[in-house]
Amino acid sequence: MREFKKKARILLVDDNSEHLRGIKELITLETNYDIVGTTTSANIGINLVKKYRPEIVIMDVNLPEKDGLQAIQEIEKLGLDTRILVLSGYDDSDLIFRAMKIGARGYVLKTMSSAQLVYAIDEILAGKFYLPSALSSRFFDYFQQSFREENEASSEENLLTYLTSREEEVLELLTQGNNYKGIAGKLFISETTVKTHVNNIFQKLQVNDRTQAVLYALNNGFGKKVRAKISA
Amino acid sequence: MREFKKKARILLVDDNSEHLRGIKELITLETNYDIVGTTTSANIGINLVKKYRPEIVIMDVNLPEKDGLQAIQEIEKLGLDTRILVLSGYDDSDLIFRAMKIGARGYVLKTMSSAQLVYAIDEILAGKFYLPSALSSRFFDYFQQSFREENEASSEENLLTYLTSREEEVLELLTQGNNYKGIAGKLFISETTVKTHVNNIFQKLQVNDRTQAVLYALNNGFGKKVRAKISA
DNA sequence: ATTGATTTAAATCTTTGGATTGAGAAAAAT
DNA sequence: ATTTTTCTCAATCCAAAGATTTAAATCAAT
Repeated sequence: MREFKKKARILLVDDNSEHLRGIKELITLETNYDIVGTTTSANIGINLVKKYRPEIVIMDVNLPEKDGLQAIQEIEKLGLDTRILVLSGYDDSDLIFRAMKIGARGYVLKTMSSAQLVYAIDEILAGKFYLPSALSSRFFDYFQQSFREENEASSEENLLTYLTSREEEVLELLTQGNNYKGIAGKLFISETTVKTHVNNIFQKLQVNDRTQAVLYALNNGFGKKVRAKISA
Repeated sequence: MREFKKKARILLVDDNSEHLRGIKELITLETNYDIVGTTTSANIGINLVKKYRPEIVIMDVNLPEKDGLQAIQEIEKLGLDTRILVLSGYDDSDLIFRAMKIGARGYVLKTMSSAQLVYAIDEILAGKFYLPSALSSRFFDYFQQSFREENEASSEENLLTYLTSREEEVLELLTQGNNYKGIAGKLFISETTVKTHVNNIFQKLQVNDRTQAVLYALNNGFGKKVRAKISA
């Protein structure tokens, strides 16, 4: 199977040089892929990506000098079609989630079998994403958890529903940082009218000032936008 | 294999009664699971969930009266350990994403093989999540896309980095809707000092008032919190 | 030791924001 | 047809916010 695939170039980044050698050997022996470089430094790794533009980077996430996640983000920022497979010693949900969030195409543990690593590489080369079953479950648990509060909150009574359409327009402009003059200008109404609307908004949202009104709006799904509360 | 599993109870919700019968027959013949009910109505389905508390609900998402997603959300709100497997005619990324977001444990297409449906049920009963490979890729593409803008934005020059630690504390309190007096009280400093800090914050963030400062903070990942911009 | 940044504070002044009352016109609902 | 919302506007009035200047104490760094 694998012998018939086109030669893909792979870059290895891992601070453990022993592990680095092990993986290099594994890939050289068991696959037809090219290892275009190996390094224990995230920064050197980023430069090697720029230089060789490998199809895949296998990246350890706990590196000494620079955080592996940060390195992933910088590689993603280059806008190449280099795909990143995270290799980690930790099956921490938050780590998995953050890695996938910033653009990793897969995440495997260092304790996995060599066959699984090769499978992950093949899947990613085929344009897919790869998470082992256990990590996939962790990811989705975390993913759903991060939306749980939000879903519950939005199911509560939302004071925004009491606003008239005009008041919604005014609030929309408030959430864009406009003052009375700005809103009046944009809606072609007088400043005092805007004041009236804003005061009515305060009443309905049970807040004391524009900042609180804006915060209420943003935290309660105003403008058909929903925001997830996810610790970074 | 399946014959040794404990009998799980399954509820089917699908507006197409032919399809309903087909799946019922499939599950009855090929598995050891119990079909505790079938219905073409989302509302009846929700009531059946309350009554029978099935291990799994297989739910069509395009129902006539009530939106399938809404039905999922209502079932999730019950807080039971009923798991939902979405059955859909559409492999739309947004639909998959939203279904998983609100609590679905799996998503399979109506065009799939019967073996795949049984596999999905088994995986979900085992506490896992199940997305077929193609849908998994769609999900992750959409997932990463929803964070893309945010990552790019936060990789720009972030004016928040110019703030001193004290200014960050003040800004934090501003983002909670406090006025000068409130901030002064919470930080045990005078109101005029708060004004000084706030004015410095305005300078550094290049804004004109507290609302704009708060908006800048929230949109630039202030307070180690990141907010995803995901259309609901 | 001296520079530079940070935190604290006050005084002053201008502008903006917020509360309240009253009221006319138009649109929607009953 | 007539209530009821909604949208509009004005005039106050007071409180809060924002701009500006000046300055002392603390702390970190060279």
